[in-house]
Amino acid sequence: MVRAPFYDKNGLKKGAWSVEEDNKLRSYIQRFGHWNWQELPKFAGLSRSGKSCRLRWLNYLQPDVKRGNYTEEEELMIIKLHEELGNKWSMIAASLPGRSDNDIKNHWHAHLKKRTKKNPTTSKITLSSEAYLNDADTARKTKTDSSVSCSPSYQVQESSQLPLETSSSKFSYLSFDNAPLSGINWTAKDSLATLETLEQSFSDFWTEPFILDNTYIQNNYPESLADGGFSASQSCYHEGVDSIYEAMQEFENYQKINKKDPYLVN
DNA sequence: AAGTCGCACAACCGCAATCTA
DNA sequence: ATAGATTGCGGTTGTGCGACT
Repeated sequence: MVRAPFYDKNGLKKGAWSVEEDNKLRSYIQRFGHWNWQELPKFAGLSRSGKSCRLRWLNYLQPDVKRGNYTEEEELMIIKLHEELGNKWSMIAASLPGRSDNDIKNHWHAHLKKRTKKNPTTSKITLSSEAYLNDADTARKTKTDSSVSCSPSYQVQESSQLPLETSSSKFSYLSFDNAPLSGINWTAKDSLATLETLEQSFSDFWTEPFILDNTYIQNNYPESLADGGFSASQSCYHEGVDSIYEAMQEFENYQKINKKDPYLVN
């Protein structure tokens, strides 16, 4: 279904994402956010372009992202919004919590476009119009609705309360309860006990399953991070933490090159 | 059973918009 | 003001898979 993985002439990996890559990207963003998509793959240990990482995150890995099984309400909403907005998929996606613009776009081309050709007067749409579905779609729904379906009770949200950060360039940051590094601004003076926990945390870094709190903190991240501040202990990690240690050092170099204080802490 | 076709969707690409120095 | 870097968006492509012949 997806392109076979391969490396382009620049050494960047393309094509289907592996589970390992997904885990790396997910873990990295959950811990550090996406402070810079261009640089992120380097620190996350991925041979991908920033663009590719961004797309993968937004369309597939992001918490709360819904996949497949469009409800009738969602489909009708897409049709209606498309009639109003045209191919403004990101704007349409903003009104459908959990749906990415790419997903909606695909769904439109796969299903809804045909439907609207048959039924061009979408202004007559009502949210209970079962008859609006043609036979093929009804059959498809019967087939797919056996699995998880999302709530039919969503409402179109005002633009001031967009559901997900699908289109923001702002730094995002995630919080989670079980990670001692969650604040990032910890320093070398932190206790040994904390370091022990850290080692465990780091050793799980790449392989840790998706167990973290999905809470998305928007516009509430530490200011030092927003400014590029990045404080990390320089003390000793061993073995399983080498990669993250190297990544952090690389990050510091990056900050130095960019004339920013890597130890900037609020 | 084998070949063909169409669907579904992940992922890529190019360009525009925005940001930053 | 401007140029380069980065991000976001929309169009398009590639391919696995099921249905059909």
